[in-house]
Amino acid sequence: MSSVYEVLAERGYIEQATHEEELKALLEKEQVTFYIGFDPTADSLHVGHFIQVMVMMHMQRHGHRPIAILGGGTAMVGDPSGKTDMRKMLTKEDIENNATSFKKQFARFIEFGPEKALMVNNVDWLLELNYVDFLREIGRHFSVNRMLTADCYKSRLEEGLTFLEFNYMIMQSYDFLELFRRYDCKLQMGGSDQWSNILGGVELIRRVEGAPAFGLTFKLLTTSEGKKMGKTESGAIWLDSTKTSPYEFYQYWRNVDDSDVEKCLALLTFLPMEEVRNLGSLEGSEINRAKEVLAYEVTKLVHNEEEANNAQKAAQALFGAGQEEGSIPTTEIEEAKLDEGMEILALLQEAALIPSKSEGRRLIQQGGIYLGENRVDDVNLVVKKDAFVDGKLMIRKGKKVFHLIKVI
RNA sequence: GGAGGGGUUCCCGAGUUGGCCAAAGGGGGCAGACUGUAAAUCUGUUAGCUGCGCUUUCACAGGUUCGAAUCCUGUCCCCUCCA
Repeated sequence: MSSVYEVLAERGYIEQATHEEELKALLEKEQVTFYIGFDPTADSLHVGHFIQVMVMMHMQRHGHRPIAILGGGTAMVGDPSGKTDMRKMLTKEDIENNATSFKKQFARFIEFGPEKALMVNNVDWLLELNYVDFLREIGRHFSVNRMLTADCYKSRLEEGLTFLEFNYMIMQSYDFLELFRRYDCKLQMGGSDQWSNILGGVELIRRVEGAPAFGLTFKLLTTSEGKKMGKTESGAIWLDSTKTSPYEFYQYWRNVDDSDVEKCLALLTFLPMEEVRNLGSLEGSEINRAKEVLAYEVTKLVHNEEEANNAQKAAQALFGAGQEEGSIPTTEIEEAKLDEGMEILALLQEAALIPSKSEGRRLIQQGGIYLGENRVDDVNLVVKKDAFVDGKLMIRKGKKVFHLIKVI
């Protein structure tokens, strides 16, 4: 089996590594315990986290031991890296709830167990730190001069950076040291925006313990234009199916830019690279096939095979010629509501297709709403029961957003 | 603590001789055309509502005025320089 490092490099995860040759050798020679930190700042992981989870899975498959750190302690401070604004402070309760959700999600991807993988929360050691002791033991190893030159603080030095956030790097560095001491964790990985924070830990361990420690960052998931992926107008793409339905999730990947397909296949699926390259090299409309594979595979990984099938069927039915089936987003309406007829705007709102009636008017005026195959041209249209076939009505918004209304 | 600058609609950023400002311009989003459920391009649109009109917006709370994002007072926050 080829080494993980090569696999990760070939698939395009790796951005930067400390002591590259040494690290490569280490990964081939022994089981390495490594960690990636996740700050529980939301109640679900999103696609950006998923890349990191993929890396953990690759590492685990190659026999290494991942530690997923829930940043319950660090989330109390907030990472300023690359942010222009200060994060709003989360309450302790929120952070705990979020951490619980994260835990459940991790368990779907990584096999935990003393020798397999660990999940720990850094509140366990961060909260009980004594300020003065901490400064004397750890703080003395950090040069403010150096910290200020770190890239991640750049924008914040113009906008304003509080001492609270400035400490984030030190806390994260300390995490690494703590994990090194407790679990012999020698490697920290993270998104490329974490480079400075990771370096801090690597240097701290080398200085305090006189032992080798390593850092490795991977590319952030960005589009070919450098924009962050995994975001839509309605927010992030979540891994939680109640926040982003498997159908929506599938559609997101089905619609990536041509130029991003190969990258996504490499980073977000376990398909052999040969196949990834083949799919990625398809030209013209052929590349739609690659997008289908991408969407299917990622949905299967994140949700499950059944959801992936349902989403795929739904998409093929809606965009192709098939029979309606699979998991099309659906809203149920009580029959009684339709006796009098329902205003189209109210109906759209009920289905959450529009955030406001003004938006709905605009859409209709611009010809963006269809009932079945018919474009709606009257803002005041009243939808009655006769618009439904077998108790169902397909509403389409624009070209790609389908929503089924069912009468109950 | 002192001096100066600033907080504008999703974001950036105009606007401060008071009315013509729901607020220029750009970005982003949405829709239309063209397509391959792509990109690029072009067009329209982008506070809410019981839409020909009304209501709430320009950090917050008051005030002056027929009328304020624009003037005054106080409060909060940010930046720069000084201590």
